[in-house]
Amino acid sequence: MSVQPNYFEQFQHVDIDDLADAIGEVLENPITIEDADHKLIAYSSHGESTDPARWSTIMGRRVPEKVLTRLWKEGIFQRLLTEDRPVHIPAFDDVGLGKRVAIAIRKGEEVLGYIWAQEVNRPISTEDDEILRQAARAAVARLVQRQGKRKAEEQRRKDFFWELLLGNPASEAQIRRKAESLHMILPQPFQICIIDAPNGQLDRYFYPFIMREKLMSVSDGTQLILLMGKISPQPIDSEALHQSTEQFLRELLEKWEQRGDAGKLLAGYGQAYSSYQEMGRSYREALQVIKLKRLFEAETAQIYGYHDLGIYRYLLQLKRWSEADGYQNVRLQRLKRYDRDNQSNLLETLETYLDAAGKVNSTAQRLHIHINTLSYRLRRIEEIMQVDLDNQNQRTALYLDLKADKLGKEQ
Amino acid sequence: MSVQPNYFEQFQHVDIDDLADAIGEVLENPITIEDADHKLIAYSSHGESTDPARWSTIMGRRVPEKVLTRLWKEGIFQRLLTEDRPVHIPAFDDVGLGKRVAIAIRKGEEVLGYIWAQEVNRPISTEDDEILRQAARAAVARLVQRQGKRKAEEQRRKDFFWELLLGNPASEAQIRRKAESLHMILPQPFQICIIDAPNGQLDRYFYPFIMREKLMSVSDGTQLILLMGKISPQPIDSEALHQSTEQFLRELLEKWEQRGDAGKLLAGYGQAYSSYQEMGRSYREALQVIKLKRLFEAETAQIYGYHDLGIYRYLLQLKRWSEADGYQNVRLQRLKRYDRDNQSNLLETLETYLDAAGKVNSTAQRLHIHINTLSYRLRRIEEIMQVDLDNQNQRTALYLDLKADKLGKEQ
DNA sequence: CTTCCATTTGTGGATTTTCACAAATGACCT
DNA sequence: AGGTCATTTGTGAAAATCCACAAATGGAAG
Repeated sequence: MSVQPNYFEQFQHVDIDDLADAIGEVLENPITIEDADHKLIAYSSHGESTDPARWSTIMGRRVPEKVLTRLWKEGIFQRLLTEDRPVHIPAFDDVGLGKRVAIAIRKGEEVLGYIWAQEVNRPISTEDDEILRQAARAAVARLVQRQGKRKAEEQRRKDFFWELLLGNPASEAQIRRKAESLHMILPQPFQICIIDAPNGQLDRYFYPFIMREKLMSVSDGTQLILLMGKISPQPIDSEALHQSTEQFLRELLEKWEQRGDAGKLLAGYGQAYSSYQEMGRSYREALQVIKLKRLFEAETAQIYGYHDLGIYRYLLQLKRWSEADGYQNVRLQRLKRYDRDNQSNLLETLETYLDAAGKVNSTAQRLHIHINTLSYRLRRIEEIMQVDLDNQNQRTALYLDLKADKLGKEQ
Repeated sequence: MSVQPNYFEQFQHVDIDDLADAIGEVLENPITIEDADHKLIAYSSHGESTDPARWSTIMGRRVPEKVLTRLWKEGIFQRLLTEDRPVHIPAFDDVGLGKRVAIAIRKGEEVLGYIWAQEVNRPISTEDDEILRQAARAAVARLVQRQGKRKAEEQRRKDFFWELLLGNPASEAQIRRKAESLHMILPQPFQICIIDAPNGQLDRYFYPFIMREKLMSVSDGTQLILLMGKISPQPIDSEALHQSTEQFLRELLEKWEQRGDAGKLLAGYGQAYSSYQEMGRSYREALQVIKLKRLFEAETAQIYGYHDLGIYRYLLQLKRWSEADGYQNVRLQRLKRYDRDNQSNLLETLETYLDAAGKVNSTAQRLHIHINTLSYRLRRIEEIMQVDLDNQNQRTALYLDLKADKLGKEQ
């Protein structure tokens, strides 16, 4: 059975439930229409044959959480959000989800919602794809209308988020009230995460990830700022939050690597706080991480959290102090002079050794030299610098000055 | 042969050379009179029997350097400066010094010069002591006169030194001119060393040391400030200067320990500079060392030079910065909480381990625990703090935060 | 009282580090 | 060419570290 083009156009100005019924009649299967947040908008009323997933969706006026997470995990939503065509979905019996076909309702790039067609009375073939496409097109107008209000509120939410990020003259109670009035559920504890992409198109690319985590987000063009936190029944502690953020970033970066299109993706997050007055602080911390990851690319490659910055949290400041009072590490300069005079590279040896936390084996491996060569060089370094590498104080100061010195060159 | 009291009084207003002759006649031996700086003032003219040391002294109008250093080393001057009686000195043939007796010429506490009586024609016994005592008393007036001019200049030198220490609006050339006009030989390179004694009597105590090194010095009551440097023909480098200062302080502190009278002696020195405009800087650095030695008594016990401060150079500022920022090392706090909750002392274990530069053996010894206990504790620490002690960055940051945290408690 | 659990200490073997000594290399100087 | 010197690599033995497993201890909870 085929349908002439623009068949569903007649439903444009009718109730959206009627549109669902019309699609259902054509495809001879139960239909569900949801918005972008998976809230139920409409469903076809004919026929009782349905699966637990659809049943729960209708009863709860929203797609059940476990079904959603399953679909995210299977990559279904990723496809729906990026592909224009209907997506054919196998059954996932463990979450009560029967076989079905879905298509995103989009206006331009933006996804407004989804149409779900269950395959229960008859299979839905690729020949039906065009029908779903037309149905999606017909649904746009209604969803746009609906979206209008939500968008306005969303904009106000984002403005509020920026307010929290940039300044914080408001009291904790005021913040809570305003959040409530905007239907915004603030997680506790939370942390700010920044994703910095070289090209400007980060919004579209990361949309699936953000959707999946239902994160509050704003973007200033090059940086995407996320409010990380879990709005789960049982509250999680900061440690767990850190780990979940790490996990999130790992997946995101992995995906980015797979694309491998262009440039380096930088990401960082601030510490976890429970008071919303500290959102600005977490934001500034995340910014600091991004800044330091640019300055110490190799050293901070595995670092994303402000609390994991270690000495790099201090280095800029240390460098500034040292410059302000004209301090120079004389020993370091002696070594550098020696390197210059003898075309050697003891500085690199020293740095590698310190980076390796004094493990001679791994140092030698990294430098591709014999272990005895390393030990000889270290002895020379101790002689030239008049330093005792077994003295933790001297060693630490050396490590700091060395890294700070590197910074000078790179700036 | 004995002499009536005040025998030498008649020589009070006569030429000091006549006094020397008179003493020589009474003791039947060659006499030499020197000022506090060992410059020759007078000598008896009878009899040719003398030793190379006296001969050189008369010819050079000053006691030869090698004789002086030998006498300092043997502790002769130390005795002369502290004892009121004549000191009987054995022969030191290797520097051409025959057997002799010497006495300090003093006015109150201050030593103005020395009378030397060689023992060549007849031995000088303790019975002659009174003669020398009287002779010394008779010499005072002449030396005071002589000293008058020198003291005035010395005072102007000290004023100039303070000027250099505290401010430096003058140009290098101006400084040199003024130093020259005050007959002051400025060493190059130099460094400022401060000795801080709890009681006020440091001047007298350290006088021998300062005299020996011929150092420029001023005191502000509790602190003795020294200009360290060698005015040797061939210039020495900063490295050698550091070592000589270390050596100087080691000896001085050892002497102080031996006395063991009261309180702790603090000493520190700034970096070596060649430009006199930087004298203030070296002074401030030395002050900083003293300050930090008070704050980190155990940790900086072996540190005297500013260039050896290591992380302690940063720590105060770092601490202040972190506080201003409201930063807290969450991991450290977790460990402290654990210690509180379980009456354990993992923090001490961690600190000792870090101080020992990660050597398990010496850590276990210092803590008096089995090495496996240590390894177990370290594993627990890594678990509790969620830290990787093999990661140099984390480890260093931990070390810094831990020491800074300690500071907080002590202040 | 027993049981549980964190902690401490002991044992033994694999691995790594440290150190001393020797030989080879190669740059630089005479 | 020969010699000097810093550097690299090799060998081997002693010392230190790491790791897994087991047993003892001792306090807290049931």
